[in-house]
Amino acid sequence: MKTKQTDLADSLMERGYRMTPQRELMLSLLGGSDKHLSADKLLMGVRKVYPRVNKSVVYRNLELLTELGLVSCVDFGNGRVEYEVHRHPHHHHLVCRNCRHTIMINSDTFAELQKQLSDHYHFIADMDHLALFGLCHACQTKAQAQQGHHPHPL
Amino acid sequence: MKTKQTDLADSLMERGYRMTPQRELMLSLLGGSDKHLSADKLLMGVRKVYPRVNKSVVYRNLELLTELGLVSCVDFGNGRVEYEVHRHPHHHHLVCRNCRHTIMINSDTFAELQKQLSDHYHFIADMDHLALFGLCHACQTKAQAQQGHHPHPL
DNA sequence: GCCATTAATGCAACTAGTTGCAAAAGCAAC
DNA sequence: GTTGCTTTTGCAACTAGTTGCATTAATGGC
Ligand SMILES: [Mn+2]
Ligand SMILES: [Mn+2]
Ligand SMILES: [Zn+2]
Ligand SMILES: [Zn+2]
Repeated sequence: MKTKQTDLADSLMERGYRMTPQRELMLSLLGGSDKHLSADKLLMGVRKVYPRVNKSVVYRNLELLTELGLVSCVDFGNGRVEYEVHRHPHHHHLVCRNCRHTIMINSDTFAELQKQLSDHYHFIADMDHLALFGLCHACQTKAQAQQGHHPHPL
Repeated sequence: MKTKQTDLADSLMERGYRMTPQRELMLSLLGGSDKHLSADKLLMGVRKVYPRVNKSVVYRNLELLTELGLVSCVDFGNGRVEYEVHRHPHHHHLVCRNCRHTIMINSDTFAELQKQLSDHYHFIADMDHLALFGLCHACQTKAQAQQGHHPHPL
């Protein structure tokens, strides 16, 4: 089921927000992309149609759309936050801190943790779109092979 | 067991790094604090002793100490990253996105997830010091009470 | 203690993101 | 379509954090 533009406009209006050309275009660009988009890339895309749009508008609208659950963001540690439309089912990303390789995973893996946090701490964790850092399989192997070279491994 | 200053110096030297007065003071300030410290607070602390120290030094040393596993950082979404010395056992933080209340939790809660990621994806996730966002118990109750006011809840 | 090597520092210029405010524009009522 | 109210925008100034580069200083060998 595809979310139509008018649904999104309604979703904003119902909450007292307005559908502006800038917002409509941002949602369209995000919805039409199969990759994450940075605020800067999005701004460049928006400016192809409306050249005078300011970056503060892009940032403020991304914040709003994220609050409303229409968009989700993630920080891969590359110096800029990345955004995408919030589709179902949710997914997360595993990021290798050594080679930067990423693995996309289904959010089901987090269900048990979510339950534990709810049971033990009465806390409902947002597990919509996380980035977890660590070592991928290839880099674990590399690290093991290198162990002999370090006189005092941690 | 308390980590002594000389141990930290050794830990740097073994890897080809040098123990400088700036680093020594940063580690001492971090080690002497029972709270998280921002880069800015740390810079102010360092400047009480060495007034000409530049912020780039603080940021670069925090990056190095984090890479070496001596310090860990966390982003609570307050516009500045917070740092603390890396003590055992590890802990994480649950942050309410509504009231900003935080709960500190033991990292054991994450052991099962870690195993699943390792088994299914051969990925060793760094679960040293995470911040998870969500809704605390009080804010869940508040949100439920408000449901009647929203004609179209999400 | 002195020298050579190389890591670390201070500085200035930069990028990503935020904020206050006046002007513009969306929406509802008429 | 006009009016009025409120949200949103564009802009400029700001904060947090990063980077390149010339200078300084920590370390090891003598
Ligand atoms: Mn994603
Ligand atoms: Mn902590
Ligand atoms: Zn890797
Ligand atoms: Zn709360």
